[in-house]
Amino acid sequence: MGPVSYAAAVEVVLASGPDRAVLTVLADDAAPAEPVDVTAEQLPGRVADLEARHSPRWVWPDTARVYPRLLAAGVRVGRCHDLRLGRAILDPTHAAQPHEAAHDVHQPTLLDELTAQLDPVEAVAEHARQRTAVTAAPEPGRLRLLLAAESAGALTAAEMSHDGLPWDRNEHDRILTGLLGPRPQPGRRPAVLEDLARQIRHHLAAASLNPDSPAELLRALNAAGVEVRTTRKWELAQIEHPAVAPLLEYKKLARLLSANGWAWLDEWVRPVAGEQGRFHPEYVVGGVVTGRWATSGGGALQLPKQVRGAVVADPGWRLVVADAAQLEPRVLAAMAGDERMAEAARGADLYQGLVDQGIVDTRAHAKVAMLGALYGATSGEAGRLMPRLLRAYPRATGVVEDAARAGERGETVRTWLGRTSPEPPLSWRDAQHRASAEDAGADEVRRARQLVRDWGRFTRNFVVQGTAAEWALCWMADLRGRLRALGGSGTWPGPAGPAGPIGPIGPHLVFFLHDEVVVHTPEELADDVATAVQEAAVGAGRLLFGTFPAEFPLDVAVVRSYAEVG
DNA sequence: AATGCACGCCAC
DNA sequence: AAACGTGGCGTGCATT
Repeated sequence: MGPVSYAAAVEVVLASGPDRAVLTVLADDAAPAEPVDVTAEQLPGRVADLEARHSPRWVWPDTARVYPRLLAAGVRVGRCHDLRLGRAILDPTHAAQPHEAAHDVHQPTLLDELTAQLDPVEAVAEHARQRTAVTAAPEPGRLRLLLAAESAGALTAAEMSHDGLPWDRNEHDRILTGLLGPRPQPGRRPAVLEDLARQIRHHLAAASLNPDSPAELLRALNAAGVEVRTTRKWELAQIEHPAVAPLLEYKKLARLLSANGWAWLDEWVRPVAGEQGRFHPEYVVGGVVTGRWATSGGGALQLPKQVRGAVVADPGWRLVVADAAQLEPRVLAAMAGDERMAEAARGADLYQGLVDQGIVDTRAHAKVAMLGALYGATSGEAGRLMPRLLRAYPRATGVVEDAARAGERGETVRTWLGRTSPEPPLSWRDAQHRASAEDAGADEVRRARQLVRDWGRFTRNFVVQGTAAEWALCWMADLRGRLRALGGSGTWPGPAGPAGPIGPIGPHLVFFLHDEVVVHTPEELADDVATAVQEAAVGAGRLLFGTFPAEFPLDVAVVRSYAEVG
């Protein structure tokens, strides 16, 4: 078989045959070309060749299964359409779960993993079905953008997982040792924790107390006359007792040790060279109902501020850290077309803007009120302040109030680009049904009302959190393109290379968390990267909201260590 | 010994 | 100060 050559190729469907990968080239205004079989060994080279000559959109069943293999072979692509993610958005109730094929009875072969076991004819047909579904949708343009952004996210996620977050293992050890004392033998408490435990036992007169056991701790506290119902830190913090201070300190440090201690470092940070390592979380694109990413492995969704000092750029490199300021309220103003709230958001600090418009008296109140509106607060300070927003910004708050009412009725809601919220579970409908029966008990009625309010808060937040996730996807996709233009698509020699860190030779994304990105870049390009991050944010705002005057300011920092931020 | 759940805390 | 959305995950403890 000679090299594939199609002047007008725009899309290549990658699927699996009986013992081969199958490439089907779809050219503009032409029937699908004859499928081309390639072996697993040939595939990366063939993909690289087509990518270099045609920059096609790769259409494949599951980026999370296909792309890591290509990345391992040193091959990167510009764009793709992920059929699994596309199906999940277009048909949420019938979407396949990720990695479904992994549960097949037979052992997956390398080719299975490369192509996720979707027959080429079926893959082409599914692709056509998805295109048709988009065209028939009420807002095809928005949906097309969402699918493109989701797939770009899938590429970015795989690349970030592959490249890893730069991690200084010695610095992490210094942080731990400074707070906990030297690394103890396995199964032993570090010295500082042991000392705190001794103090706690002394003050509670409980000689054998294990402070790690909530049940024992609660009993010991009550026996010592401390009237708490739980051992949560906020409840303990209100108590005046000599045991409280060491106990709170113990909880903080015990958490650090168990979540991001030496065991975590051993398990999750892969050594690269010298002190340098890489943390390789797995991002799960679309893993959250709202469209946010989830992660699995190493707790990447919750890297505590305490250990961020261990995130350190390689020598001669920098981290460009950027986060979108008050993203969700800004997204709400834009999707609602609320000019007055957008005006309050004109400056760098939206919350101060609310104060300046006379809605609330302090920035802290503005934040509490706004988050209360987004989350559906009903009590406390947030519940008291939120009505002011209803009066001041009826359009913006109307969007979340309407979403809440729809959820309370058991209806689905949609994000700006068209991601649909899930249906309430059957148990929810059952509860409503039972509560409306004539012989319904008071408990049943109360419980059903509770469930109604809960689901309303979910759909309320869904529209904003989901649209913010869409903005972030577009931001990242735009940024990825700009970084590639700055030289981020080449890689070091690879695993077989003689020395030096393995990874992209130019600026590349290394971390993403809802409204924040980190780029690892050669020092001399850091300013260009900072500019690219800003331009990408402007681009994302335009993509989603066109000419509506919404601003999405960023906090951007060029640093050696993640701890220098915030 | 393996599994599932509740708790509690971290992140945005 | 606590209740007000989305998650991951380690630990203790009960169940199987």
